Amino acid sequence: MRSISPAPRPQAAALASGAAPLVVPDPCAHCDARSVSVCSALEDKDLHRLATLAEVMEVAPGETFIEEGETPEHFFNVTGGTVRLYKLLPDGRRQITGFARPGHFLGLAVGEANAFSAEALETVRVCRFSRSRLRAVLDDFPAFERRLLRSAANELVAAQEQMLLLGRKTARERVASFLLAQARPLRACDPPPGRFHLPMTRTDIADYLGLTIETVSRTMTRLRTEKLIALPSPAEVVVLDRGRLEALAGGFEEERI
Amino acid sequence: MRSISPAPRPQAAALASGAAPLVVPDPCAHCDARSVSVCSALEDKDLHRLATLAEVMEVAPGETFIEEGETPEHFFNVTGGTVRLYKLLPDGRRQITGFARPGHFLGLAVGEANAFSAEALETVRVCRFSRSRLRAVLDDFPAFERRLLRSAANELVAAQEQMLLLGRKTARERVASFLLAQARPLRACDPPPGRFHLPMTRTDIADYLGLTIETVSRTMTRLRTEKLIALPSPAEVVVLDRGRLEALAGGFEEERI
DNA sequence: GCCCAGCCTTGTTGTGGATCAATCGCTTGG
DNA sequence: CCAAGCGATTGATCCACAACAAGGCTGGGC
Repeated sequence: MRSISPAPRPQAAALASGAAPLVVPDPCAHCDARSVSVCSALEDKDLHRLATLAEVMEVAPGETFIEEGETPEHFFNVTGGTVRLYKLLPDGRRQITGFARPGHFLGLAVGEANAFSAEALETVRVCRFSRSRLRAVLDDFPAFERRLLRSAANELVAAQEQMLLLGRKTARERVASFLLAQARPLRACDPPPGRFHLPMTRTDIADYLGLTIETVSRTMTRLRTEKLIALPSPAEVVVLDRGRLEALAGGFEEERI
Repeated sequence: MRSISPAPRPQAAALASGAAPLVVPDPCAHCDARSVSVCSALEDKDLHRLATLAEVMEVAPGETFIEEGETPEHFFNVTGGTVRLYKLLPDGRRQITGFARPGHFLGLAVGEANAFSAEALETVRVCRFSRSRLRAVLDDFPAFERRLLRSAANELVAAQEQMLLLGRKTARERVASFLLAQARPLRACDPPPGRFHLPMTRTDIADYLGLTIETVSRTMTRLRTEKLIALPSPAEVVVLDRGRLEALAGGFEEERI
């Protein structure tokens, strides 16, 4: 990971970079955890003061910037790209607990060890705070703390949904749920795109859904032959029948005909 | 659910009840999400002011006091007993996302609908806040908001651990993990009890671990015949070989002999 | 004491998804 | 142009756990 702002005064670089120093979830009433917009939650002057406490970093694809079990030293806000968060078992079994997109906060946990690893899927931009200063930052910015609480609550809801998926859904239902989640727009106010790109591999999808790559591949193929989706390429998905896909993802019985 | 304090001034009853008006996780450095102590995080005067905004309630076993999909009207703090939190699929499949014990906060989610249902397993005591007043409460008690954030972060860690369990662990590993989690003391500073009581049924355990009751039952029986645990009665568990149980729960290979 | 209803355990059979194994296609580098 | 490497797909087989089935235990009501 290289810092975009290696100068003694990183804030200057951060502000000069042109990129948003911080990306926070949109407070718009219609929006859910996945919707984001830039900086709309905090007042501009607060954001600028906040940015002086942070560094804007860029993470190369495949690079791990949070390691499970290590002592957390930083707190991150994802501002660009997609991050995969995962946990490992000693024999190498992997569970991806989520994909962090812009607006996501990482490293909230208070413990002495990171609960998961974080790895850039694409080139990722993050805004990084020193944990030792986090307390002071929260004290100075109650609005920021409020935002974190809201963000954590939304993540909890997503985690519970994922537990339902992992514990009780069939492979078909899991893949359908996953595709629909990926089809969500960044801003919930926008209509869901009918066609989208998957930034992760089949292995990632399998490790996220608690399946094997073969099952993911077979399931996608079957959804394609059934005309629920189209796959112009392995990473490009077109939703052809959103209704049936949603019914499938929601666990409504099918196969009745 | 009946209110213990049906008088026009519930706070009086709450304070008079003798029970802790609020139970919050212990800030002790060695403690994790499951450890609790009474009121140690907030100053006494804050707690008493907080308590004037809340009602102490008692929930009978089997009673549902949060319904998935409904508009949340209250915010709860569990002060006694165990609560099961779950999500349902339309055909009745159930996933228990967690068991809330004293110190747990419920109803944090900001959305328009509850993400899960909550049902008392035993007689449960909760401290209830009106959601419409929650914002004012948080504004008045920044320490309380901080505590909520910490609590949510701990819950997120637990949720990620559960995703690993549901997505990648075998039935044996799941049951071992579950038993060890149940064996944790309420205060992490205390030593883990060698013997403990399971307040939930096999069906609950199965729905929590993403298994069937038969698999849970068979797995427990096998752990018993292998002398890892003893089962004086179905709901009483004695840990006989914590080391092997921990190795199993952690996913370390076995069956090498 | 007896009956009944839950809950738990144990036995048998079935199956969804894992595992093992090719093969294909695309990309990269020589 | 070919070789190597990686990801995705497809086929064949296997197995851990689900599903179905049958008792057994326990506690509460009468």
